[in-house]
Amino acid sequence: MLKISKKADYALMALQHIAAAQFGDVMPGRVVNTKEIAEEYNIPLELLAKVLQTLSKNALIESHNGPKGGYVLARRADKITIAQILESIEGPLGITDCSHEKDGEFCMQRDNCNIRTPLLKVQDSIAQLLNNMTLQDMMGGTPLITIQSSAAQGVAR
Amino acid sequence: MLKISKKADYALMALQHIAAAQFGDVMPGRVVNTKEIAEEYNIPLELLAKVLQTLSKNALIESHNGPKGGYVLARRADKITIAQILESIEGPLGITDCSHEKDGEFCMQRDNCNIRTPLLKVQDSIAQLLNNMTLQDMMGGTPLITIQSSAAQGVAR
DNA sequence: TGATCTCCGATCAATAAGGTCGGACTAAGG
DNA sequence: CCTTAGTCCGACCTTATTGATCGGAGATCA
Repeated sequence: MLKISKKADYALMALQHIAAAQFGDVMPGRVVNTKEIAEEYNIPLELLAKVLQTLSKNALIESHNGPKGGYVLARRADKITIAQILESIEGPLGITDCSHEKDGEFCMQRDNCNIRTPLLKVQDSIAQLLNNMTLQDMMGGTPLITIQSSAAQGVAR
Repeated sequence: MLKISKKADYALMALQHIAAAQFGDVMPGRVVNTKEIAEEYNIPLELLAKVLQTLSKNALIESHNGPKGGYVLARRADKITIAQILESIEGPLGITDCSHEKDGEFCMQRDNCNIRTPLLKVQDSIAQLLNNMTLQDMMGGTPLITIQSSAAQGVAR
């Protein structure tokens, strides 16, 4: 449970790879194409392409068309958060269905719902965690930020 | 994304309700049946029954059969964590597919996977959060368990 | 201009979630 | 002791979401 989709997985791998190629030591500024990434990580080519399209549409990467084309990060790796990546692929993150209710739509349990408030607290904690972690943090070596266990402020004792 | 299933939602609502009935002020020790919960929160009766069966099988609640039967918490509300509830319904929680790989099975990307380690860190953080939050913490508003009043604290133990 | 590569839309298949049915068991009440 | 009402329990079906695929159009460089 609480699994993130395969597409999101692929997005993270691809972005990590693009970032490594772009800012790495060997060939900085390199442009990588879909095929290279798909072969490197055994990802279905067409599916990965679709994922990269979405990332491009959401301005996380830039696409260069034609031969010698490929993808490049749209901005620095430490300016791209994990939350932004996941939301680009899977839409706004929400623990429950009632997390982002528009006016007029609400779940059947809304009236007497007894768990809405505490669950929103949990959701905020997770969102905070993902917003504070960037693509840069996923590049090996750099220590990761850790969430404090008292994350459920107001709910937990 | 990162949504928990409706069944897990129902489980949380039901447990909160059972706990409230059991330790509440009005009728402490009350046994509640499936029908009561289903009507209170507009949950499909048969589906809720299935959820409660699972919880019972995982020793979070106890079932009493026959007329005047129903469900009771298997232990105190502050001894039941949110993680335990969710895992009972949806199995072991894991952000990615490779979170709980047994020997012999592994994802195609395993060899060159560049995001496995950081994702496991994220998963640990979420798991820690859910393990530190109990059913008791979800009883919002009026405190339902008033075992340790401020007066008793000074005298006894 | 030709060849190559990427982008884009529509489409199909697999999996998991959501929901439903009938039977088995238990305990109360006559 | 036997009936009967009420409850739990397991297997089944339906629908929605995700994962994966195909074919073509547009753009760039040699």
